[in-house]
Amino acid sequence: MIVQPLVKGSNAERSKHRNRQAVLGQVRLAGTIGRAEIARALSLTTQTVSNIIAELSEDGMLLEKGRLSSGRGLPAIQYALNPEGGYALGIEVRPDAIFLALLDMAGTAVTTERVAINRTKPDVVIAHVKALIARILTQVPAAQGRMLGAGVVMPGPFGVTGIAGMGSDLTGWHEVDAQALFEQATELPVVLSNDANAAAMAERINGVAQDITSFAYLYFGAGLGLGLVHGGQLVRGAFGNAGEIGHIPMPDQSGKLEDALSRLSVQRHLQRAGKDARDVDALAQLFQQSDPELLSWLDTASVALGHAMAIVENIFDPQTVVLGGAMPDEILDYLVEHAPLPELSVSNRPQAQHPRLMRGASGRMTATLGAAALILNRALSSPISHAH
Amino acid sequence: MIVQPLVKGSNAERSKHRNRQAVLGQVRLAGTIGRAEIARALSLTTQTVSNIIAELSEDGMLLEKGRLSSGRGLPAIQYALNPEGGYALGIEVRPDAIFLALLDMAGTAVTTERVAINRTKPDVVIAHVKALIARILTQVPAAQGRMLGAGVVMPGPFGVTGIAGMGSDLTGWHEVDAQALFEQATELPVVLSNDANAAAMAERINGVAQDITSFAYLYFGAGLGLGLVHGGQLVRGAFGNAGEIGHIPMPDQSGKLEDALSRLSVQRHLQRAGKDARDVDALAQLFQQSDPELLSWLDTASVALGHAMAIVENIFDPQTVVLGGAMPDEILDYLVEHAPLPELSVSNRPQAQHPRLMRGASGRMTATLGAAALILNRALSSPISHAH
DNA sequence: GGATTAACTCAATTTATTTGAATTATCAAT
DNA sequence: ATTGATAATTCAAATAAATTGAGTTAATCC
Repeated sequence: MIVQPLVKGSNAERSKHRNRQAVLGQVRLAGTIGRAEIARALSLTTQTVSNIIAELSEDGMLLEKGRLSSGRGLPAIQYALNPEGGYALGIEVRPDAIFLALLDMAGTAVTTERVAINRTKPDVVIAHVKALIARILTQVPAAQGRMLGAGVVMPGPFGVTGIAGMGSDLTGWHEVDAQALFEQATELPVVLSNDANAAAMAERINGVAQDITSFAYLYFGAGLGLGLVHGGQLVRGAFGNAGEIGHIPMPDQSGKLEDALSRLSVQRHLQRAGKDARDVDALAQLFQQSDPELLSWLDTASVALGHAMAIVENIFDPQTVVLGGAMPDEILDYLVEHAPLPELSVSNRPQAQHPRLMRGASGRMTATLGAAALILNRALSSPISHAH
Repeated sequence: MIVQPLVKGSNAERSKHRNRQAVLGQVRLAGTIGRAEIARALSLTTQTVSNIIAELSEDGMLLEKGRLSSGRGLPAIQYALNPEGGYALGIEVRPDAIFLALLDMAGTAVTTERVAINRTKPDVVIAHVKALIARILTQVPAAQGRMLGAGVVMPGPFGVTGIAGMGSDLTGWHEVDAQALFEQATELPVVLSNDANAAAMAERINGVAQDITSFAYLYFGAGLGLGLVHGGQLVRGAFGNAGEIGHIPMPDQSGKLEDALSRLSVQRHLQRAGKDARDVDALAQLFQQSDPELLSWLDTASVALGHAMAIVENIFDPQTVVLGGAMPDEILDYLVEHAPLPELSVSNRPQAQHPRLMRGASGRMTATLGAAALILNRALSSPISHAH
């Protein structure tokens, strides 16, 4: 058997692919930028960048944005990503529904679709997905032939683990190769991920973490998830199940973190008082009414969030922690403001560039959009490798 | 200002460097291996590998090990790393002493040095280091001109953080650029790191984690450290302070993790009973005598270790967790055996390839050897980048 | 003993980058 | 207004390092 290497070798073709990616990524990072500046940033010659830019423009990935004079010398022709140069599909499969979103190259949601389901068997899901994709492509014909790939979000954990059968798994999907299934159905390259990782990527592509390369994302799903981004790439763990922070015990013996800090937790808490808060809007309303039950939940949730911060900051030393997911903005804001940030933390630095905790994207579609963001990220950057 | 990219561009020269590294890494991974097999593993042609191997042999990095016939066809000439092809220096600076170790390419410690110090001011330390290096080079003249670099381990955290001034910082080093200082003194490329990260790398280069690409290392230093390896590379965090797991609160309100699980903790515990256990040997002796105080400490330490496992496993989903550091083997073994592994964990998988918790290297020099391992790792692999 | 298989080498080719000279457009100084 | 300095860009030639294809060598299989 071949001993699997950690890295593959390189040749001219692979170098070129990498350089194209790097140029695209640099254009995105800068917004608009000229060739010479790209060349300097990437340690390439202007000639090389010129060739690549010519190709990318030819392919419709870039737009000319006129010349920009900055000091002496010939003003540089500015380039920007063409939003319509490529599209990424996001697919989120939940126990009761399927969500789809189509992002353009700029990270803008061009269209979204959803369908309720009552059975999650693979063939049923795949049939729905196929139909929804067809609908999207008739709505956005420009995307035809310009699809970069599909990101798929499903309830984790993946594979057989100690937390299997905890209710988060999708029935019928245990024995199948989900990635292969979706690749066949979509005829696109597929990236599979959990909701927290996807949401984290969304923040990097189009949210508050666009200029942040190392951060953690605390995600309100059914439970509590954690997405880790390091050097601009997701840290997925050996088996793709990194970030199951919800199962960590609380410091006051009251159970695990997600017993106090999750959608399920707030729902249970409100239910005990006879109140129902199934969806985001209902929660937002209760918050607006300063509902005492909700406020009492927020108290314990804040404490739990503080504990989560202590863990995440000290283990990961991120530039910031982003809080988001299936919660109303107001509640996320409240938590961001009221969570007791641990003093004893490597992140408690006097002159920090970013706040230690900030609110990210929220709402029902967060993970779906994030799924598509996984694809955009892949198209615009490759994992670190700065052999100096 | 230039917008800093995450990746640099590639060209023929950088590709070649990368391929040389990849070939060396593959030889190390396999032990002995032929060119064709390397080519298959790295997705290169045999011709390319042939050229690289010729150069590496010329440079004295590889040794021919005869032909190995495996089935039909011309038997492949086997190659292995030449242990004397390159040397890595490990430097550990502690408040009371400086340790140096010289590793050859195979990861074997060729020689070690130590000196006690009573002042930690940079110029004092640097002078000692220079003298020790000179001594090492006269002992191992073969290393002259074949030094790959120096890994330096110092007490963290680096920069100004919320846990500064907790006693772990080295006095006099707050305002200096340690890396530049060591690079100047050693005239070698320098990698700076904390003890836990270095120890983790040592396990990958020459320990129990040689075939493991994603793992966590729990390190007994003064406190409790955590080294994270993902995809064969260290996860250092945004500011290089990832892995300060010791500061995380315990689930039973009894303080932080390292209050129960660290060298300081066991020393304090024994001191209260009037016993002194300054060094590893003393602890080993107490353990052999089944000292009741030590056993009672082990009880609480085991619980703390179980908690640490819950955190690390659920956040990182590693292939395994390695326990090591400045403790006697026997005590590490005891802890590995007695720590209550959390059932509720993504790592609690029925058919795991590796045990969830295993003992790594121990003893006084662990971090010093690890410091050198950082350099070897850098010489033998570059960060992941599998553009498919 | 001949066919088959696989590793390896040599020489020619290909890919993509770099290099160097020439061109163009702007700013700054006279 | 003219001139010189500066910087972006392009064209053509050179270069680095990979791949390709044909040929050689040495093992196993039948």
